[in-house]
Amino acid sequence: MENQNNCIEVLVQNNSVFKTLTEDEMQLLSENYTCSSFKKNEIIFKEAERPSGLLCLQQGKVKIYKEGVGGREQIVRMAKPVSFIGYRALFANENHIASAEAIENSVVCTIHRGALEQILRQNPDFAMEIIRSLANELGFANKRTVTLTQKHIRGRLAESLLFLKDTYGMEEDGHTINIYLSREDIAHLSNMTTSNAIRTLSAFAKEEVISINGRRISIKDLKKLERISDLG
Amino acid sequence: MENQNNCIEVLVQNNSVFKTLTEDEMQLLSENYTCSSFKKNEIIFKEAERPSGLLCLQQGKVKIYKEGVGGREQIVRMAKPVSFIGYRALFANENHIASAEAIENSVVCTIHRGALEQILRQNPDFAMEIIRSLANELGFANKRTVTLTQKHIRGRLAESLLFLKDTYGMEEDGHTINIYLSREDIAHLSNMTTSNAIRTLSAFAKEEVISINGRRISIKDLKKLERISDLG
DNA sequence: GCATTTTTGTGTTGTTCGGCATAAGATTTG
DNA sequence: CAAATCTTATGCCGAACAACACAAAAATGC
Repeated sequence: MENQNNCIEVLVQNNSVFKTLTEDEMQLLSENYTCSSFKKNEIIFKEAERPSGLLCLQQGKVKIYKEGVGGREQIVRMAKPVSFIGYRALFANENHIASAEAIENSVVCTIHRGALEQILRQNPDFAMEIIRSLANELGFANKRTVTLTQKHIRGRLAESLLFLKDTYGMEEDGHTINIYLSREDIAHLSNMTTSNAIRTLSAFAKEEVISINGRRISIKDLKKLERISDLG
Repeated sequence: MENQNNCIEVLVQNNSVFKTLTEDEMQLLSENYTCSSFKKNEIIFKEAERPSGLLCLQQGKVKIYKEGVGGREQIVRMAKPVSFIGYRALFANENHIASAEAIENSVVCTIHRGALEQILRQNPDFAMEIIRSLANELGFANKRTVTLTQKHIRGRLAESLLFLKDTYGMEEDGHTINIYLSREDIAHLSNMTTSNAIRTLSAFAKEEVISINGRRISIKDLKKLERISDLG
């Protein structure tokens, strides 16, 4: 993790949340933020830590995960730029209940508490955006709870692959999912053991639903993958 | 479901969220709400419906659940008075992704969309309360995802009993959980089959961790119940 | 107050999936 | 570039739990 200077432009340009800000608020923001970069596999924050401010992922990819029974990891969210991370704890006035780790080299911008609160209080549009964002994430979490508990392994894995596709999109070739995860991370995302993630990915490849090239996963038969996911 | 007149006083007195409102806002609120009562087992709203306004549970107990694979039910939240229900969908500008059913005869107050938005925009304290509430619920949902997927049956059931105790409290005797659920609902809360809920409750009773009298469940050994929950 | 339906309770069987072992391949490090 | 470590891969076994069947008890409806 090392500091950088300027990323506020990126922040304002790319993320609709900040579109609602006035000139003055932008000025306030630009005087109250810090940018840091994290290498692949570096921890951005850990469970039980106090949130330092509003974190905004500018570049890179980040996994948000919780440690459960016996330290077993469950990924609860995957973040892409430009989006907030760790903001739940901040707004709930709690310590973090999950950890964040960079999947790729990433740039994170921290908006300091005081400035954030001031903007939040004087700009209702911005507050509404935060509300909408939390409400969306809560919907996602509830859907996830049901599918992770009820679907079988094949269904869970298929859903995870579709989720990764929707979150990070495809590469230029139009069918390779634009994120490279270890089998272990895929397992932690899908609530299964690494062995079973490997096994089931191989099965999907044999059935020509996907093709595998190391950590590159390409979707060969989207309809079939969706059917496996829906079936459970 | 039948209409009633006056419950705005209850709403304002008991719920800290509305403490932030000014006289004018109170006035606006009192001109823009409807109260309805629901009998036990009546549906308050269903998955895929459009939210009618901000619902506030005034009296009674309500379960919020999703239907998953093959119609299998998973309870995602239990609501007690005074608290909001169905507000996630409203704020996300989506249709409901869960259904709500009265566990007991209940009174629900609907605050109409327009008035809500107006108050939300002019009162930052109120907006902050909504943000905090959503952030809290999201934290709960994430914790739940991990425990429901990782804990074993005994751990899940123990956790559910502790959760019900924390949510609804005890009766005057100091050890009976103040909600009476069917074994089926307990199962749907704990992600297990009804058979296994019955079996495991019996086991807990035999071990003197709880005692059972029909749907009345009393906690006889809290420490032990917590240990079972923590162990997984 | 009797019949019907729902809820609770218990045993049996079968499937899914985790745990573990082992090994080959890939990547990192000194 | 060799050693060590991490990741991927595959097979086997056993435990956890769902599915099913059936019976008794309780609640509900006419």
